Order: sequence, then structure tokens, then C-alpha cells
Amino acid sequence: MSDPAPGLNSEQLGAYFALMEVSSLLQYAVDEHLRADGDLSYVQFQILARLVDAPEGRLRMTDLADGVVYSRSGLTYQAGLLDKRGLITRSPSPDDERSVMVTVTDAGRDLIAHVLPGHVDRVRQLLFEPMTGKDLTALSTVLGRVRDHMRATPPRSAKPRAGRNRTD
Amino acid sequence: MSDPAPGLNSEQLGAYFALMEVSSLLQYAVDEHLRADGDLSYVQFQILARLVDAPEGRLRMTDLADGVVYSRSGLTYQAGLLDKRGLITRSPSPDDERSVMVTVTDAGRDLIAHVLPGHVDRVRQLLFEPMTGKDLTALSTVLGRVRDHMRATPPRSAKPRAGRNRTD
DNA sequence: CCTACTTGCTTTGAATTCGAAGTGCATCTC
DNA sequence: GAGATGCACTTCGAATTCAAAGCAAGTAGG
Repeated sequence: MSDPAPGLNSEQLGAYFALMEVSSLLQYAVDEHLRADGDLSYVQFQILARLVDAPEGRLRMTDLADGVVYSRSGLTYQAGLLDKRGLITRSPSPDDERSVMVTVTDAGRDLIAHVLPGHVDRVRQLLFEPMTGKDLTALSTVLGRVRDHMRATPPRSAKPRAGRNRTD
Repeated sequence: MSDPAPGLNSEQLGAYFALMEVSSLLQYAVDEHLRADGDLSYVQFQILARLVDAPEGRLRMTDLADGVVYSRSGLTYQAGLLDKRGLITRSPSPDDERSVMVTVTDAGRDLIAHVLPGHVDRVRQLLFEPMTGKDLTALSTVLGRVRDHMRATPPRSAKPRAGRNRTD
């Protein structure tokens, strides 16, 4: 580095770059497998997986979008695709007529069950194979703390509008 | 998790999810700042930063694409945008007439210098603030090893290295 | 030289993404 | 209960992305 960042030392810079490259390569590899094995994009897999994991196999659109880092309109688009393929169903919420409940179908569950082993295998092979048990614990601890910190820090909703953010 | 993956324990699963969420949120935050402060996307920033860091402020398109995790055609598109804004120039290589040398202009260097402090600040605030010195070292070590492992492990469609061929 | 193959880059077309604007339900205030 | 305000979601338009196909410059073999 001819003139490194004035605020990050080389170890931090290296960690930052490594993080971005690792996540990028991992996502790329995983995406490739999901498309080959189940004709799913990573986003679609995340949506289905989150639904399978939900209490009744269903969630509101908003809660779904909050879980994934994704825009509302993008979720509408992907939900449309998944609906068309019969992997989910959409119905108005009984409580709130404006809410839409998204539910995994059996076909959706089957598909996730079908791709999950290979997915997990890829992740283990690429991410966890070169790790020791201590590595894993350390990584898990640090990333968990960072994630909590990021969630608590104004991620994007810094709207200079009337009204307080309801982060609490 | 109602039916955890048969190959990953809950600690691994948590680390995997945390990694993807952290990188996702970080990229999102950084991208947002770059657009607001310099009208640059994250990809454009990476391209310029890599050029500024290069020996003569210039690289071939291919070497640039290798550095960023990015498709060739995507790079052509972004290079077109950066060229139009006067942040880079493109000229045929003296050695290889089919190669294109990409060079940062002074305006490009100025822009990077302008956005870099804020960029670094964001990264430090979001990623490194909740870390101790030991955390950083651990993270750096683990991610460095994982990155090397990933680079050495061709996921499926091996990267077009010398000796391999045939995508058509 | 000439032909065949390889390499570096660009063009093209389809898919995906986001933010802004639009629609309709719900809640609050009077 | 009428109007104002806010929320959940969708539609729309523009930008960005990739893989496949195309083009031009280099290389090898005869």
C-alpha cells in the first residue's frame, strides 16, 4: 500500500479485505450450487429457508424482508417467482387486511430438503474445513458481537424526517 | 433451527449466518456512504482503489477483473462509466494491441482521496469498534487462512487459469 | 504466408435489483 | 364517522449484472 488508510492499520485493512473476499467467494460458490441443484438463487434459498424455519412455516412480507437484507420491492419480485413455481403461497392476513402472509408449500419444503445437504456440504468444505475448533469459536464470537453492534447502529434508516426511529 | 443441517453444528451454522449478515450489512453501509460522498458504487470504488494502488496507476482489464470478484463484461460496463466521468482513461497496450490499459486520472485519485477517510471511518465504526485487539488478530488469522483455502479450491467451474480452457 | 486456435475485450439480451410513486387498509383526532 | 396520517405491499422505471456470442489481435504449425 503506497498510502494506507489514515485510520486503519494494515491488520485491520487485511481483515476487512479478507472478510469481503471470503464472503464474496462463498456466496458465489453457494449460489452456483443452488442454481445447479435446485434452480434457486441465493436470495430465494434464504427466503425459503427462513420460512421453513418459521413457527408455522409462514411470515409476513415485512418480517421476511427484515430477516433478509433485501428491499421490499425485490422481495415482492422474488415472492412472485416462488409463488409461480408453487414453492410458496401468499394470502392476506386475517388480522391485517393489508399484510400478506407468505407460507411455504410442501413442494418448497421438499426443495429445501433436497438442496440443503449439498449446500451445507459446500459451506463446510469452503469455510470450515481449514478451521480448527478454536478458530470456529473465535470467529463465531467476534462475528456475533459485530452483528449485534451493526444491528444496533443506524444501518440505513437515518431519515431526517419527522418521527423517531424505533430501534428500541 | 427445527431441522438443522446434518453436517453443520449450531455453532458453525451461527458463524456462517453471522458472516453473511455482517458482510452484507457492511457492504450496504459502505456503498451508501460512497454514493452519498462521491457518487461511486462499491464496485467503482474497488476499481479505482486498486488502480491507485497499482505500480503506475494502471492495470490491464484482465488483471483488474481478477482482483475484483467481477465478470469481464461487468468491468467493461463500469470502466465505461468511469471513463465518461474522467476518472480513468483507457488506451491500448503498447505490447499487446488487444489488451487495454486502464489508468487512473488525477481526478480519480482526488476522488478516492476525498472518499477514503469517510469510507475507512465507516468500516472502523461498524466492523472494528466492537473488537478487541485479540479479536482482530483472531479474525484476521482465520479469514486469511480461509481465503487462501478458497483461492486454492476450485468450487466447480474452475477459474480460467493458464492451462485450463474451454468455456464454449 | 495461411489456416487454426487462443486470448483480451466488447456487445447483446435477459434477469435482477433498488428507490420512488401509487393503492388500499388501519388508526388516530376531532 | 370524516378527514388526516401512517403502514404494508405492489407497480414502475432506471440501473446494474451476468453469460453467451462476436470481434480483433496474437501464436503455432505447416
